[in-house]
Amino acid sequence: MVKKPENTKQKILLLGEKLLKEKGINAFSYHDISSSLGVKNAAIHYHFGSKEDLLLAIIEENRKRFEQMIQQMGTAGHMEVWNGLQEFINIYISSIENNRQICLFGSLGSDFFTIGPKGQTSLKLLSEKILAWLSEILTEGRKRGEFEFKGHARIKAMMLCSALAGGLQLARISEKKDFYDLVDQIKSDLKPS
Amino acid sequence: MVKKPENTKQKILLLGEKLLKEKGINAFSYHDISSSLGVKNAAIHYHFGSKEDLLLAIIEENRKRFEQMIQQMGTAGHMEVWNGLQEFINIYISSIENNRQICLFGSLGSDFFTIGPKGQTSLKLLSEKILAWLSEILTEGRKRGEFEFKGHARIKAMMLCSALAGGLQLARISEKKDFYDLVDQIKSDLKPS
DNA sequence: TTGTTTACTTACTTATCAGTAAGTATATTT
DNA sequence: AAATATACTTACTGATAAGTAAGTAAACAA
Repeated sequence: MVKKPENTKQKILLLGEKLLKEKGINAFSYHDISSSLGVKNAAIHYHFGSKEDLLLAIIEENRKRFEQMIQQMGTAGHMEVWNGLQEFINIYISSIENNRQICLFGSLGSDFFTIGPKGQTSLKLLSEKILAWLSEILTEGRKRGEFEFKGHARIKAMMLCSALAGGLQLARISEKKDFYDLVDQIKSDLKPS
Repeated sequence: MVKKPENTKQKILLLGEKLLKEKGINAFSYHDISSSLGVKNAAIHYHFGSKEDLLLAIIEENRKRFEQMIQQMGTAGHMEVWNGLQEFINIYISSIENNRQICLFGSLGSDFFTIGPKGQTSLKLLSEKILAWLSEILTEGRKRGEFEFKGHARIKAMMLCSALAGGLQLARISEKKDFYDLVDQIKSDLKPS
């Protein structure tokens, strides 16, 4: 047999993430992955012992990607806050452009009570990281007069995440264009009057 | 055997709705319903031929409930717009208080590509009705100077729905209280400055 | 009173699910 | 060259999924 120089583990992980964001953790099967990659079910079990392990790896992958993104942007103190916000929004834009995927929180928030405690905990840790980072740039932006909003930055950050997560879902039901209008509205609401 | 004066069909429908909003359409089974109601799986199939039929009935039930609500409130022209908005928000408050349920759009938006075209269409029709109604009271409220917001009312309506839907999901990951803060933020953002 | 409809149950089917144990070819280490 | 580790496959298991056909008891209509 021919040697496989391909990284099957990474392919499984990325396809799992794609299926998670398209159909949800309970609606895709090992067969969906294995048939698409041309491997057998047992190959997935070899790399990820259980479906929960695969889920944990997907969450971890998203965490890494986020940490990498904010590291490249530097601290809020010396960042163009509008650029920082746009980079964050671009994650959601990529999602909708990539087969109308929804975000990790939207998918796993919906299925939250069907995943194990490990997944719930690591999801919560990631959400705290994201909300903390968003709060920082919102605070910095308001201080500089580039953002305008009422109330606590953390709650406004939650509002952004909620609107973007829900927006991806609603845009599936209505139409793609609605999501772009929503993004414009979100940004418009943040602009100083 | 004793006669059953109970309305099994309605019980199945309501429990199906509850499970849909707690675990999602793909994560609950006929067994979850039948065992909980003390009937057999076939009883569900008797009332609802397939899972898709049950889903359609759940969506229809939500549509009826919404139509009844807006009918009781009367037209936007002679309504207290803040009361109207609060009534709408109360649907979401009830959801989170009722076992941390998410809303219909959040649940079925996530699972949109796993349901049939009939479900997708009837969900779309319902979303259009809700957005149209919300747009109306937003427009009326802004005209009266009771609401203040930028841009088109329909987009602001989408923003409200998205934030509320996403908020219920995010509050599962973080904590219940966050949803109440989010609701206050939403209302605060609508108040004239 | 007989026939029909309603609301189920019993018993089953077929499909699919995640998961596992044992085997195998290849690559790497000693 | 031999031993071991890696990356799988083959072949299977037990559980559970939605769905169905045939039977039954009670209520209702003719």
